[in-house]
Amino acid sequence: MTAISASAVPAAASPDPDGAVLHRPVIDWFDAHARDLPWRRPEAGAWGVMVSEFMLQQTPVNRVLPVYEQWLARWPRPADLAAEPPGEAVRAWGRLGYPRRALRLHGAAAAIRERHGGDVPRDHAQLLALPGVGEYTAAAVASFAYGQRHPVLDTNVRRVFARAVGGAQYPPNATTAAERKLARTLLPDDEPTAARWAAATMELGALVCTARTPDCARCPIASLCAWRQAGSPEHDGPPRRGQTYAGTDRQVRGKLLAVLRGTVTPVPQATLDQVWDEPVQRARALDGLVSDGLVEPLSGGLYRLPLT
DNA sequence: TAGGCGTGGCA
DNA sequence: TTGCCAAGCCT
Repeated sequence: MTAISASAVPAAASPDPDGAVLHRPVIDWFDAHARDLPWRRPEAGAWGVMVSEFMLQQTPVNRVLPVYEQWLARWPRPADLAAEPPGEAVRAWGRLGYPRRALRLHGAAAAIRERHGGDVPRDHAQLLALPGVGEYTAAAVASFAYGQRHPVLDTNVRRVFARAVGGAQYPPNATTAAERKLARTLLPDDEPTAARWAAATMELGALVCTARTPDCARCPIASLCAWRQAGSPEHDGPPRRGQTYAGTDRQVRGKLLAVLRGTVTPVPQATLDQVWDEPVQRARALDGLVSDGLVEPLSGGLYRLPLT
């Protein structure tokens, strides 16, 4: 079996320059093994897809599921969310993490109401212009909700391509132009197949071609995988970027916001002071939350989630 | 572009 | 136990 080459060989020299040999096995595998997730059901609609994409940014599926259901039940349309204060979005976000996403989702809902008549736009550029929507999310909504043909490059897809095509255990830390070019090259020509391919490659990365212990025995393209053919070499070079957390401002921000999420009553400074004993860092974290719009300072040293 | 930004499960 | 990791975005 021949590996799919990512190198810049002339098309005539490559047996499968567009990777078409990968499409059928990956999509067939997806048809047989895809998870039944609520945002994949037809009734989810574009808004359901968009909400799920915001929540799934850096947060695992299992933690998203209950919050997603509550969110859609409470705010079934963008205008429903836009009608409430941003602080309610932050409160409903719960412990999903990165609460700025809640603020941005609220802002996206407001923009959808104002600029798009309350309907999630279909156009990639219009999606990209919404707060909190980057290259990945715009492509994902356009592809999953509207069946369009866009390269969808998330961490799962990048890992699948790095292994199957690039022969490496992991993709680069930051997405490269070469990865974008490869994703465009591998994208099936017709819209419905391209949309299927996007979902299928993501699912393959999430369920089989996982970061730590890939289950190659269940992989539909194991025989084509460049990384396997190279003997599954371990990652070498600089260490992959890790994230520290304990003792950082992020941890303090999380504790402060948890207090404010727990009550609709404005909270005195003295109460917030109890979550962290180092005053300089504590003040810096609270200032950061205020400047991010996640916390609203009131007169008299009181704080609450933002009403505006 | 490198770093900041939450949270919790798992090996 | 302690890193590593999870459907990124923004500055």
